[in-house]
Amino acid sequence: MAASIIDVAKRAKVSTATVSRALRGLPNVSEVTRERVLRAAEELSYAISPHASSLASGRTGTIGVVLPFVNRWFYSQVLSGIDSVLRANDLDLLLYNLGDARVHERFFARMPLRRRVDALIVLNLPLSAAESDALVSMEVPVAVLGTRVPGCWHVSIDNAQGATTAVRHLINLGHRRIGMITGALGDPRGFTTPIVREHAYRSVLAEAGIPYEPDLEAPGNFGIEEGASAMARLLSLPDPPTAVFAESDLMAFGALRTLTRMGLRAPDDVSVIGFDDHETAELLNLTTIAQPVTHQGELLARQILDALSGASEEPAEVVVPTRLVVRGTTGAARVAGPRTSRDHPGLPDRPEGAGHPDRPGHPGRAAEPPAPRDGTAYDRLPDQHTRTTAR
Amino acid sequence: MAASIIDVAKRAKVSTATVSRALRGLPNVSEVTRERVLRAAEELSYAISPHASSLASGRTGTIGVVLPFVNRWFYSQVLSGIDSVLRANDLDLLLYNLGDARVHERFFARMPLRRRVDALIVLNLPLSAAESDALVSMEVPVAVLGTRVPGCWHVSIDNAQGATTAVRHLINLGHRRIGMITGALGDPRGFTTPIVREHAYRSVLAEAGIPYEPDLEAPGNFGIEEGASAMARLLSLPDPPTAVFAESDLMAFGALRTLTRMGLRAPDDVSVIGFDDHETAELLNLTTIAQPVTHQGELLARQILDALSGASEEPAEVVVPTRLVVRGTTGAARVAGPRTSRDHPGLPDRPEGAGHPDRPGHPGRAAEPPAPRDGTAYDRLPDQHTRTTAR
DNA sequence: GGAGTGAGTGCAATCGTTTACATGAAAAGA
DNA sequence: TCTTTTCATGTAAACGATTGCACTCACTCC
Repeated sequence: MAASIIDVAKRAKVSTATVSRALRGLPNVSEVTRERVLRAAEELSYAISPHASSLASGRTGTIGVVLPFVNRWFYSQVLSGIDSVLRANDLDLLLYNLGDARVHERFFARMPLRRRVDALIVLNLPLSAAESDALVSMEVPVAVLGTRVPGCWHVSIDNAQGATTAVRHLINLGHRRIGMITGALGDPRGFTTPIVREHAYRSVLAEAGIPYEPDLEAPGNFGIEEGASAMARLLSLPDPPTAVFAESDLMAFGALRTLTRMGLRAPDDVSVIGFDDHETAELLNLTTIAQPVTHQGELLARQILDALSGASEEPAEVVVPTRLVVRGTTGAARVAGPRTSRDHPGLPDRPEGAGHPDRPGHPGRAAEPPAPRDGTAYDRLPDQHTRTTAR
Repeated sequence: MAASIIDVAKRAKVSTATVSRALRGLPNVSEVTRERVLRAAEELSYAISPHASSLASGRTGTIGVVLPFVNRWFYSQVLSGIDSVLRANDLDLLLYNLGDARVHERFFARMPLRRRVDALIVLNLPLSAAESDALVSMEVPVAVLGTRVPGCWHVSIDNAQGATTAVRHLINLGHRRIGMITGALGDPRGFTTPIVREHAYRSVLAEAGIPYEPDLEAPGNFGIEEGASAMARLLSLPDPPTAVFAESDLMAFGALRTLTRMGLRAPDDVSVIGFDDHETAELLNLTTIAQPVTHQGELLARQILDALSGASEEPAEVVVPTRLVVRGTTGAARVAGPRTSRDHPGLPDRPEGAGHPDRPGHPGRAAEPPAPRDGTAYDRLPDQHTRTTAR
């Protein structure tokens, strides 16, 4: 049916070995022969059989990407970063979306990517020791986002620092009762990110001399709905928090929705800070901890490129910084009770009912008004902002 | 290194042919032999070489998915639907993210998926005739979302109907000056969806006896920022629209942001309706045209399954319905000028400054309050809601 | 008892490349 | 002129499965 390398060889009157060399641009082929082969291949509209090639060479030209949820903003963003780098280097991307726990188990039980990919990129998966072993036993380079796995390349943000910054921000605004909407803490698979962030939350409280109250932590599982319920739960406490740290923007969105539905406002009644700098965070004017999402994907792919080219022997680790983006949902704490004046000195009192603080007083202006007060949201961090540790 | 089928054959004291048959569950292998082979494979922790298998059998067990932007909500959602079905059928998913026009061209010039996949799923790509031909010339089943391509399987929503419903909704609320924020109309690649929707917009206006004004159309390119700018442009017209149809929720979000920043409100000053029912649409209380996104992905994957199994000869076409979801950003039109009372009879006047219409009057209530008035947002349509056309 | 049936198995060709090694010719060095 | 290098090319053995065909039994049926 389709032309094979033999047909090309015949047409160019050379051996298949020469065709193979010519087509792959290997050095020892004379210019005139190469031309002839190229033309023959063109005329037959020849396309190489990737499988035969892989079988013979042992290389697949394919990178496996394993992640828990393609349809979540964060992962699709990272995926996009990975893709751009792989695509530029002519590598294919085989996607493994783990979804629920059953698929996860099946994946590690059968290792369907074995012999199928040249390298693996694993995003934010909770890995048991056995599972980590299974990964390295594939004997291909593995780059992991979020979790640290011995023998694997590694990219992550400094979760402890990010969470610390978030909680300190609230404390500096005068808040003392600070709630936290946590991620999948209870997940039997044990994602590590929520654990680290929760730990940072406690540490900062302790450091500030604020007693820890378990009731001020509500589980949110990273979704809007769960974030909304978590906020409802926090607000139903006898002594509700005046500020809340949600460890994802989506949960913060849910929290804001609950506030709105209860007739409360951020930051007048409750301050809310998120994590991620989701694409709609600016829209909702949410104060948050930004992380360079796409960039992390690019870094992972570059690590794999390095590993594949043998450029660097030992797996490296890269930690990218987070950044506090102050928008309109966090504000100074008030002394007590809702709707009274604030006690925090040095901050001007905002008139009641002024609505969103970023709404300028020029209704009807034609051009789009300037952006609200806002930390710069970066798309991509320059490389000197990343810290590389050889190990 | 890794065990091959020969090792297994030796250990089980059978031929490689029998191993192959036993492992794949083919019928004519005796139970006792099968057991022996399975045990041998287990003991050697044998894993089949997918490339050798593909080379010999001609099947790859891999489906290619080609889409323009993985990192956009819509596509990642569809992708997730595709993945769930493929995964359940043990098919791998090879992802091709086209991104910019350069990658797009390269893809069609080199057809890197040729011989690499058993079937192709193409999402919402603008295809020239030559490109459609290139797809079918791969001689594998192709399922296309959005665009209709001769000889290919097809899933889409009824864009004309969706857009018609949206514009009629605004007209029925009494609006006469209705703007539209369009998608990538100017894109040289020529996405068809925006064209169809824009056409529907004009038709409905004509039908209602409203003259068409080119200035009331502003290009938005499907992004939040562009949506925001488009809204700014519309509001800078001498006679701005009282209602706006944005053909994606993201653009509607941008539009809402511009309104807020200009001190205006939806629906009091301008009604806004979106398209998609994005995950944050409910959060922002956006009236929109909902489409079953994940479900479309599942349908595409099922079509491919049918095609592969030979269950149905001719490619089928499925059109899934859209649905108007009324939330809080559309309301009755007023006679003239902002901030005056409304002339639309039968609708109660809403007190000035009441804010979001879904905020109940029970601040401080402990449990989460009920959802706002809202058309049911479906996750998945039952099959009888879909219409199949054999061709 | 011979022919026919059918299940279980093995043989060996095949899929389409890559690549170690061999070959031969031309260029370089002595 | 006779080696020695270098360069371009060909030969053929992998790579690791699948599968059409032939074969061997053990049955069943006349």
